[in-house]
This record gives sequence, structure tokens and C-alpha cells, in this order.
Amino acid sequence: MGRSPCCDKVGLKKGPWTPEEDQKLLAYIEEHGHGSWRALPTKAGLQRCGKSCRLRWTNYLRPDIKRGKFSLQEEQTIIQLHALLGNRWSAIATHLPKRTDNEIKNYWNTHLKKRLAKMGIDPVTHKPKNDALLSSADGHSKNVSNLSHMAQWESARLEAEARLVRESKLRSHSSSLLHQLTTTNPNTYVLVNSSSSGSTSAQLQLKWPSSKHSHNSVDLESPTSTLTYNSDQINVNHASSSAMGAAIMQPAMIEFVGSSGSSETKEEGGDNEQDWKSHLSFTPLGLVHDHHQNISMSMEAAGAWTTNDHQVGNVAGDMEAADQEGFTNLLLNNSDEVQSLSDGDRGVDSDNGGGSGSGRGSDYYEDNKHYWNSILNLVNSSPSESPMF
DNA sequence: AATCTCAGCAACCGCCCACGA
DNA sequence: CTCGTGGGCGGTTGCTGAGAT
Repeated sequence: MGRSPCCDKVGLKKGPWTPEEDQKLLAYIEEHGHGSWRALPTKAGLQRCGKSCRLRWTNYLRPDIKRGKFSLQEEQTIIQLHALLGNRWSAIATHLPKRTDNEIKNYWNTHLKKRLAKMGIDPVTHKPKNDALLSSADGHSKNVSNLSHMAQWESARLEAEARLVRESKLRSHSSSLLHQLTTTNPNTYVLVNSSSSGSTSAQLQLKWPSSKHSHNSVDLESPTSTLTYNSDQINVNHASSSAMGAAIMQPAMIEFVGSSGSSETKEEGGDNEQDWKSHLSFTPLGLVHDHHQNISMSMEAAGAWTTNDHQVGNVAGDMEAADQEGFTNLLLNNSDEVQSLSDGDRGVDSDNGGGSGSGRGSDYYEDNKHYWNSILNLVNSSPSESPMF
């Protein structure tokens, strides 16, 4: 069907906003809220299209926007999430709460994309460019397949998180939200808690809904698994040894408890070259499968650990490079461990006819690990005199 | 000093989706 | 179920300023 323009464009101003227009828009929204964007320009006395007002507000005037240079952690997060999600800027922006999708998109296009390209990494696939030559021979294509596979689940997860954030902003209660999610999207797991502002530690609880056969309401007393990490160690605690088994009848809960520990948020600037390289951590991923519910879940420990402003649960570690390998192994091993607890096969996630249990799973995780390690190694081995920084 | 080139970024455009009538 | 509308999203454009020639 046709689409009418969002507003009558005759006589409406376009182009850069003047301070006076900004002031009008700000004053109106502060007093009345934006309400209907379409009606706002008239009410606020602006000769602008409602869409233009909305964009100006969301990308520039909103009071909770952080402007200025991106920190190293933010850069890492963007790169990692882009590797998983592609150009889904709004989804990426949910992990950088004070940045707008437009700003992230611009930053990617003008800085990060070029930087990766100079490093010999294809900014689209996040593969080393010469990898294409090798892929047919050494199985790297399988890595790409795995990455794509994981991305699908990451994508679903981010969508669930983003939806939750939106809902929480509307002050909807978790019970109704969980009910909605569990009834409308049974394969989605839900962020039920996130880091508190200003805290040096953070908690992220991820809950996935029960099967269709169980109650719609969520049992908050469900077994909890806790993943705790700081820069030195990772602990996985199962509040109930049968946590995964219990998921058959009740929603299980996995709780990520991150402690910044000795890892502090780095300030931007400084020796950018070394900082950027030494902090460019990759994304260790492990998939947990529960074939009883056909749920696959990606446990992510990615990106930057920002302690003071994350509302969305970006479980992230600003880990020293030396910890990364160990962290990867731990996560991968943990996921194997949990997987064994779940007595799992590949669930709905097995799309290549495997279902061969540990054998395939082992290769799967090994391939993922090698893939990401190859990126990390490439970055770390970049010559310090590289013009990329 | 004038001109050119290019990077950075704000803003626009068009498409899509959700929702309500 | 269809249609109209509002709003969100990603791609792209075009202005601006800094640096190079």
C-alpha cells in the first residue's frame, strides 16, 4: 500500500537545526513530553516535520546522551557486537546505553570499519581477508558457519533484552513481561536483572521460560546457576545440581555475576595503540542447549566492562590479554559442563544433521575458540607502528 | 592566500513493522 | 482481514572544517 508522507512537507524547514529550534523542542518536551511526534511541531511552534523532531531529540537533544570520543571499551563492544549482529545498530546501541544508534553507525563507518580493513580484517565478515584463500582448505568456512549460527541466537537474545529495556522503561512489571515473552516467544530467554548504576560489580540474570506444558507464570525460586568472574577467575556455581534438569518443569535461571575486581575501566586517550590492542578482547561464546525445551542459549562474556552506566546487561570483562585464553577455555569448558548436565544434544540448533553429541560439540567449540583466537592473535600481532591507530 | 581533498557527522530518505480502527 | 498511521531502523547524502597542495 502507499504511504503518505509523515507530514506535509510544504513550507517545512530542513537541514541543520538552529539553537532556537533546539530550545523550542527541548522546552516543549520537558514540559509536555513528546507525545505524538506528528503533532509536536505545531504545538511546539516548529516549522519542522515530526520525524525530524524525533530524530533531533533522540540523536542529539536527549539528556541521557553521552557525546564525544568513544572509549576503548565502547570500541571493543561495537566491534564484537558487529561481528555477531552485523549492521543492526539499534541492537548494538542497547549495549551502549548512552550512545545512539546513529552515532554508533557513524563511528563504525568512519573509524572502526577502516581500522579493521587496515588490519586486514574484513569489516563485514570480521574474518581476516586472506582467510578466504584458506577457507576452502582448512575448514575456516565452518567457523563462519558457526559464527553465523551463534549470531542468530545472539540476535534473538539482544532482541529480548532490548524489548525488556523498552518495557521496563514503561514501568511494566516483570511478571506481565515474562508472561508475555514466555507466551509469545517460547524460545526467548529474558534478562531479569541487570547491573546497577554506579556499582563496581554487576549482576545479570538470564531466565528462559518454561516449556509450553508448564505454567505461564515464572517461578522466581527456580534453580539458579551463577557465573562469577573477575580478571583472575571464573566460577560457576549451580545452586541446584539439577538446575538444568529442573528446567524441564520450571524455568531455569542463569545468573552472571561480574565483578570488576582488579580490572578497572580504562580512560580513553593515552597510548591508544597499546591500549586498543591490549584491550581488544574477543567474544568467548558457549552455547547451552537443553533439548527438553529446545532452547539454545548463548552465554556471552563480551566487550567492555563499564561499571557506571550500563543498564543493559552487557556481561563484559575488561580482561587482560593474558586472561583471555583462559577465560575462553573456562567458558567453553563451562558450557560443556553445563551441556553435560543438560544431557543435551543440539536441540533445534542442530541444523547440520549432526546430533552426534560430544564429538560434534567438541569440534564446535574448538572451532569457535580457534576462530576468535585467530582474530585476537591477528590484532595482538599487529605491528605497533601500524598506521591503523 | 586560494583551492582542493577528504574525514567526520548531523540529518534526511525510504522502507518496514506494530498497532489500532 | 484490510487499511491508515506512528514510529523505528538502516542506508545515504550533503554540509563543514581541517589539512594538504
